[in-house]
Amino acid sequence: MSNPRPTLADVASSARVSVSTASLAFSGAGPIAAETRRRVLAAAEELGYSGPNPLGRQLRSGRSGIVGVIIGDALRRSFRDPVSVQTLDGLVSTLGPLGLGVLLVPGSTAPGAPAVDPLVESAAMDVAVIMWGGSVGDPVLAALRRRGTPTVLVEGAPEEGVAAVGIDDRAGIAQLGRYLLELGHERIATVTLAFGHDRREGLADADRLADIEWAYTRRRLEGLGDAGIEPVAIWETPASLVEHGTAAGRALLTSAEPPTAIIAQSDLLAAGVVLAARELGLRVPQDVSVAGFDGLDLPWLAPDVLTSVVQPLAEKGAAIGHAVEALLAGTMPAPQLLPVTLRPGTTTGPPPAHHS
Amino acid sequence: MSNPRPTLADVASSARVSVSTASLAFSGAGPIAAETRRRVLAAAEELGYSGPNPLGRQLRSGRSGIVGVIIGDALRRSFRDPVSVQTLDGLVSTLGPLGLGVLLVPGSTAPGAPAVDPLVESAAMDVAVIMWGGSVGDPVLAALRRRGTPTVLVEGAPEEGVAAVGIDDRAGIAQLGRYLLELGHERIATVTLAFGHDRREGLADADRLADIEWAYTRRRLEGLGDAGIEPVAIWETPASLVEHGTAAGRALLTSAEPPTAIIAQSDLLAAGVVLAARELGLRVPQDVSVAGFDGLDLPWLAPDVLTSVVQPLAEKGAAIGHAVEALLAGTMPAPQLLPVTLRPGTTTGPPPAHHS
DNA sequence: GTGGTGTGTCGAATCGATTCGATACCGCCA
DNA sequence: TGGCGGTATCGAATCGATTCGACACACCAC
Repeated sequence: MSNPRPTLADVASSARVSVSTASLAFSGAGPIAAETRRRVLAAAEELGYSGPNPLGRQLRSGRSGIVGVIIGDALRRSFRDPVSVQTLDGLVSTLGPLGLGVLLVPGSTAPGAPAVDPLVESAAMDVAVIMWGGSVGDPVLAALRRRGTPTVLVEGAPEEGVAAVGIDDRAGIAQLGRYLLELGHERIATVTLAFGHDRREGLADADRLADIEWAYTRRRLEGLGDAGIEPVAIWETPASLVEHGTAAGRALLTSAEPPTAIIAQSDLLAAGVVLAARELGLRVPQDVSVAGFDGLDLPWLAPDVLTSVVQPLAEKGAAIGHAVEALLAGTMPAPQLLPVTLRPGTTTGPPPAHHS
Repeated sequence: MSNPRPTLADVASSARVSVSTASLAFSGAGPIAAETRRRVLAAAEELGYSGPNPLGRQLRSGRSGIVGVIIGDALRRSFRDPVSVQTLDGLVSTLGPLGLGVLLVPGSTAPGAPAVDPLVESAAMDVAVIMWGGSVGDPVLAALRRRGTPTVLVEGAPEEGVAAVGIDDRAGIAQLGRYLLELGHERIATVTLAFGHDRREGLADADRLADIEWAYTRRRLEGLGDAGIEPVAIWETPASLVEHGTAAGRALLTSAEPPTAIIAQSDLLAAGVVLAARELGLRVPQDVSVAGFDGLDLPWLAPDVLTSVVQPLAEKGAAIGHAVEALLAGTMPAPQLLPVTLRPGTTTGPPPAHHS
């Protein structure tokens, strides 16, 4: 009864046509008489045949229709971050209509381990997207190169033979920095994203600053320099999460000479800093200014609205999608650097008077 | 130079062995002389051959190693919800070690449209997981049935021939309801998840209550009934998001006879209600009690800790993973109903005295 | 010396489709 | 009536691997 699923050959013989004709009936690629087509479809219906087996089709065409998205080491970490999620959403929305599916691929197996997830080595994918720009000598990128899988690198450092999409975060941070300088701030601290795989938490010293693995973390610190800001303190966090921002805020705001402004490298971190300030009885922005990055909508921070640098997340996802499309067409798309815009909110203002 | 990628046949002829022997060298399934194996691998290295093409392998084995996860209509909606994300994380963690990849599949193409995303019809997947239990007569489920794809239904209504995994939310809500009754509450309102695809927002009347599409939404309302609670108001929200909770809170708490306790069917909604209460100058829990569902960790709600029903998200993901594994092995796993536990927090207390 | 056991290698079939080139048939026009 | 063009169909090759059965050879024991 429920024998092995029927194949195109079964349908063909049942409809008394050849396999090639039956194939035509489904794909529509080629001339076929309406009557023949009807007969084939009827036979298919009869046998419970539900369309050509994708595996056979894929082998023939050499295409799987799958885009592998390599997310950070831990899925949880990536997905608790609205930035990844919204970008991914934009990507899926662009890829869907092209008939492409998104395969989630963990990066490395264990956190910090140099090993690469087996899926990177062996999953069928036409194109790969590395969501958080690999560090230099990224083993994942190396593996993809070896396999010859065309790759899109998001927010990474430019790399030969790899498509690049990212936002102009360096310029955005610089713009934000200048905004704070104009307000009169002189003691500015920053809360940064992880420097590398080890994901340490705490103040970063010179040693630590010397080797930052993640390209985007470095770029953003350089953005501060572009604005002429020498941070009075740099606090490194293991991930972009509210609780880490709170920890950073507590530490920075209770230090001997607290900053008058804090630039957090993500909105979640900034929100954490605001919460820490509230908890310490400090008024924002009268006692301390706080700014973030990403331009997320954080309704629970009400009545405050974060001063932030807005990045176009959906557009970024779409841009990645177009890069994928180009790679599939066999061309190397030009690197994309999407613009960001400063969004002043209620969390920044002039520094307290007794500090000037 | 960079001709079409080399195939196993190329490697074999270069190493002067047969294709079958070359295959053995890679798969290790069968006896092979160490020396031969070395020669084959050397030839592969030489030619830049990076392991067997997954497409060929898949066709032969009939397996793609891919688990399709059908997420709600919009990826964004699903993923802004930490519950989905953490469950997905648990699932990926379980599937990864089995060598299985997760393919994200949008449900229906357009919101509210009856059409099914083409990927559901044609993507190569060994098993499908429907993340938010389909409604009755779900076209996605029908399509999967037709294709003969084994399916796991999460939080759905029991269905013939489909594996089921879910939490015991009905019992959890009942337990929470009794807890509030014991505290002395008599006027209890509830904020519920969407009733169906149309995603209306506002008070639900009898008509509306008559046909609830989503099985889990219905179960939770029944849980209230089990506790003997007849809600004084039922507010329906389009999605489980903080802002919808806030809107619900504002409406319920400014009504003529406001409830003394509000049970929200998710923590995000509950958090929104708490924020609305704060905004209206009401103290929680002195003026109004608020409880949620899910047991999320919401650091930004500090100093409040939500009273909530904790569901084991990672375990749920793992349970789905095991169901998938069972289906792949050809057996139908028994339905799983994971237990939940009440976690009293700081947002519930006795009702205000002048109401008793 | 013969039979049996194992090991290593190979050829050919197979998985399920797509697609190219060949063929058959029809009608139309010169 | 012969030739030409177009349509519909078919047969066979192809995609890149896995796997089964056959075969060759060496070694050991009787």
